[in-house]
Amino acid sequence: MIATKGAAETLSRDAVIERALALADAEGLDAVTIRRLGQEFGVTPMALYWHVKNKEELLDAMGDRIFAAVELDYASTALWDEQLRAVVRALVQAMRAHPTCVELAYRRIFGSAEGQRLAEHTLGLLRRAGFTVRQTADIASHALQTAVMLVSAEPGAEPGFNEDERNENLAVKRAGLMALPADVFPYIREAADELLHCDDMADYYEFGIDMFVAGARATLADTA
Amino acid sequence: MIATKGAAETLSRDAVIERALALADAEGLDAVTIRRLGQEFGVTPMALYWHVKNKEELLDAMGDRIFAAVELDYASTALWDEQLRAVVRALVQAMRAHPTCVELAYRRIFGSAEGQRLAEHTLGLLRRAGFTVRQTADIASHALQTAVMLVSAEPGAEPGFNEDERNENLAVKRAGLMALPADVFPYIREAADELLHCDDMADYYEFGIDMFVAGARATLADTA
DNA sequence: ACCTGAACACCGTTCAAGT
DNA sequence: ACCTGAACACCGTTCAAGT
Repeated sequence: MIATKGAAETLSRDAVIERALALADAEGLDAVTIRRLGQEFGVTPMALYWHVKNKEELLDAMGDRIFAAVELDYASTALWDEQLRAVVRALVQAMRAHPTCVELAYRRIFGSAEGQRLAEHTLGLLRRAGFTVRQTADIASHALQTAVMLVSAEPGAEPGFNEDERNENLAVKRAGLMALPADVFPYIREAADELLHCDDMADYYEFGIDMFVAGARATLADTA
Repeated sequence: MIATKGAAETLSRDAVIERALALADAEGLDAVTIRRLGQEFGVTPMALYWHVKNKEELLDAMGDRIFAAVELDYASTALWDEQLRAVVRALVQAMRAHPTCVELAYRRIFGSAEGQRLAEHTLGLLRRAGFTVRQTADIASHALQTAVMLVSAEPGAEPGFNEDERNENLAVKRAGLMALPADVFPYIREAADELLHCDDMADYYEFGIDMFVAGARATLADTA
């Protein structure tokens, strides 16, 4: 049972979605079950079906919430590559709030209102930059996928563990890599720490986003 | 029940893993359950536990299989960017054989023998190209993630559906996009076909890989 | 060495019934 | 309008028992 903040919440569609997100954050997406959510609200599992059609619809709604939190200056007049960078930054920022749920968001771009708005904006800025329709579709998809992959690959932060357990987990992985023979795997051993850990998350994300935008810029240069 | 090719296979660790991959290809990863695999072999679910420790170990073994199929010229003397391209190409090729299982492979790089070999190779070529250890770790991770995202985002090819159902599915999605108001969503409507479908898969993958490598190249140029 | 039967603690979901 | 009870068809896994 997740820490109940304040009084026992009353059941409602919004409350269910919010609790589901909190549960995913705390214990992983697998912990989000209809029966468990019933427990959280002190109610029969079947009670949830009044507020939510079924589990799939609940997961979709969770994905929509993530897009709804995207904050982007749609009126920006910056150059196209700066605008593309801003799109990925905004996606990453929204997804980091619920890292275990990125895959849910991924499939809801065209299904959610905010996702549609974001997609339209991104496709537009790419088309006006001079990309073909085909390139535009691919790059826009890659932008979303890049955000998904950066967040879901974020080293550490596995749910369902406290900090001690996470450190223990990391130490085990590190030991596993360092146990490899030094003559055959010098590079893995050299990079072990950097592969498993990252002490500046801001740098991690900026580096990933920079590389993506640089790739897009190079593609445009090659085409023109 | 998946089409039983030839006689009823005898139970063995290898047979279980292979059947699990075939099942995932045909009906998705969710269809892979211990009980279902028991059915496939005409055997009690518990019989599988003799050949496989538990479900997690089975999933890990499936991931290892994917890496084991990676074909790469480890002795290549090409320039670093061409070698990096070859790494992603090889990963994509191996993963396309079992597209629903890419996430299983993803977490097995450092756990499987072939994954370790591939990681060492990739880290080495990046280090010798002049990247820092931090950059090397990030770019190598991105290489794997790029392959994962290209394959898992491959338009169409959702399992558990025959071709008619997939076309129907596509038509529904297309109709959904074309139903958006033309004045607010001109770019989504323009790109609808390209967003949902791709008639040249080779181009799709080459474009994605090119963009990734171009990003890495630009990063090195900026650093130097 | 390899497989089975029974059992346990879980899932999502339906449907009639209660208030 | 909103919730419950009972039931169904699923999961993964353990453990003693069979051959």
